[in-house]
Amino acid sequence: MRWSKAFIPTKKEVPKETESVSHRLLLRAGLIKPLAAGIYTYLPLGWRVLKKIREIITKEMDRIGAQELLMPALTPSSIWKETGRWEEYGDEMFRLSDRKNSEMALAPTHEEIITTVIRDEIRSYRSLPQVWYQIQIKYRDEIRPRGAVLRARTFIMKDSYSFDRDRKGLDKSFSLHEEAYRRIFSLCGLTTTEVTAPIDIMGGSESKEFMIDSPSGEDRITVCPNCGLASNIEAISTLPSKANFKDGELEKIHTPVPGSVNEISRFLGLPPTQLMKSLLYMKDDKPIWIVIRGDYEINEEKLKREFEEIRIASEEEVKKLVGASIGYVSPIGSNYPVYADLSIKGIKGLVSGANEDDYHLKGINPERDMDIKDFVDIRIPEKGDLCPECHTELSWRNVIELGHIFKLGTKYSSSLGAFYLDENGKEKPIVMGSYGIGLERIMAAAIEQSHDERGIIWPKEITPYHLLILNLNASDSKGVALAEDLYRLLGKDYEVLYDDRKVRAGYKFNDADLIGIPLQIIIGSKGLEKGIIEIKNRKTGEAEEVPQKIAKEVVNRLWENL
RNA sequence: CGGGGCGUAGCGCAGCCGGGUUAGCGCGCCUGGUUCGGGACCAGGAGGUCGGCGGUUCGAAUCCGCCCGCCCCGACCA
Repeated sequence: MRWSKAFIPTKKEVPKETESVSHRLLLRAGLIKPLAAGIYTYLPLGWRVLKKIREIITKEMDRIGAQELLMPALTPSSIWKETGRWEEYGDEMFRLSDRKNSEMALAPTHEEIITTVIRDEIRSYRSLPQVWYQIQIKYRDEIRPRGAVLRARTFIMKDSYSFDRDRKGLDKSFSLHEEAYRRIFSLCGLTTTEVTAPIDIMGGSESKEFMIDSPSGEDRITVCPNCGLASNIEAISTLPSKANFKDGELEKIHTPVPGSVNEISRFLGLPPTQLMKSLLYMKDDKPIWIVIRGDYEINEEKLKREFEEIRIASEEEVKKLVGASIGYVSPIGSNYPVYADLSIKGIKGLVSGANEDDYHLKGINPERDMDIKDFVDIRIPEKGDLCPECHTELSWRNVIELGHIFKLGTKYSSSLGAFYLDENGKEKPIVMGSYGIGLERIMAAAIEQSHDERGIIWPKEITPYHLLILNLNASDSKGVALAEDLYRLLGKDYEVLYDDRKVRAGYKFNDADLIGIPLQIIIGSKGLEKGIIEIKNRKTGEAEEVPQKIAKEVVNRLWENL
């Protein structure tokens, strides 16, 4: 491709508030163009990258015996109502109606649709297993799109679905996908971390995410430096960091400051860890106590999972039921049931409210002083927490989720009636798995992982072009002749972008570094006289001076070694 | 949904507080010339419903109200 004819709208400036590296570089290098919040056009250069990623994925999916198909993005509401996700998905589903006023949705995912395909067509154990996949645009009305394509409202997803006779079959399909995903990300030039993941709206049992480190990532994972246990923080029950205080007698102390953990801890000169937060909740309209160590916060989701219908008591309720203000209360001397977070277990010498305004109790020994009904895990993990397996302090990383694989089980096959007949003529629900990869996220992650202050440095596997020929002086006829020759010669084996524009050298160098083609072939008048060209490695910045005649051999060698 | 920022030429921004000629600047674009190995320079030129609607006023980019859109943080969610 000649740059003079190509549409590559590079930019010197992008809005200053675009934060993430990939967001800025995707815009500056002319890979994407925003249409609306979270909706992007993929410009020619960006689309070339996505097509490369698509090819890699297709090849690896085919390798594990998956078959490609394509389902419609426009779907009737009836099918979502059968599984309950018409309601469950909420505002995140784009909804519309057709001319007859039938409700429709733009599919955010395709479990329902694919399950109807198999339920109508496959009735025998002899036809299983099956693995089907598609690469297609998904529609999700995200609460807050961000980081350009990192969380978009329309995005390209490879989604595959496995159909097996039993759990054992599912395990096989799942591990085939694990293998395929490992190969895909590695073939895209990326280093991923595999973590256990939460289950949430997809349903099912086991799930695993493929993550890549990035400060722009929205997800956080913990990795144990000792035993290697890796998990999304939403899917792990960590152990609280260690705390040990001197046991003592209960004693009332005057604390004439606001009753927040920070204020009390500063006033008493004690670490927040030594405080016990006492919170009054209403479960089924009856008060219960929840206590947690002062340096932790409650995870409302976990709380709901543990107690179902529960809400925090209002200020007035606390005053009425306990006789003191929020911040000065505790279960000690109160008869309501007490549930303690695991962070409270085994520690003594704590401080909490005295159930009297402006007073606290010190020397609290929870297991001595309170009638604890149960210990529960309801806190948000914090840095410093320990590995539940080997008790080592976990390390925390910010990551981008690139892929997610689920063992769904029979949730969708049962509710949609996808059954098969086994060897004994007995009807059984098909056991399913579902597996997804975000293509744009791979593109963005590659940029996040590989760039410098001058621009993108593409991994060779997904670079939009292999080689960039820079003819520095487009009006020097000797240089043009040489560039044209090389363009033809190298074009036989490589995808070549040829910068033939009549602009100054500096301009070309800057654009070249910005769009990040891994090898730059530089033709300038200086070298022409000596019969040499330069071949520069974008990543290392090293330039090799090469006699024109052996240019191709050197390119071959450098390309191999990239 | 809460908090913050923003919306003025294709892109990036100033002007707005204290309303008043023809709304500026940089980049980009067009024409001509000089330059030519890391985003050149000179001269000339094209390009604007100042996000929208309404109000105040002799007069609104500027003040007031409502709405729309974009970015960032959080909540939320995959």
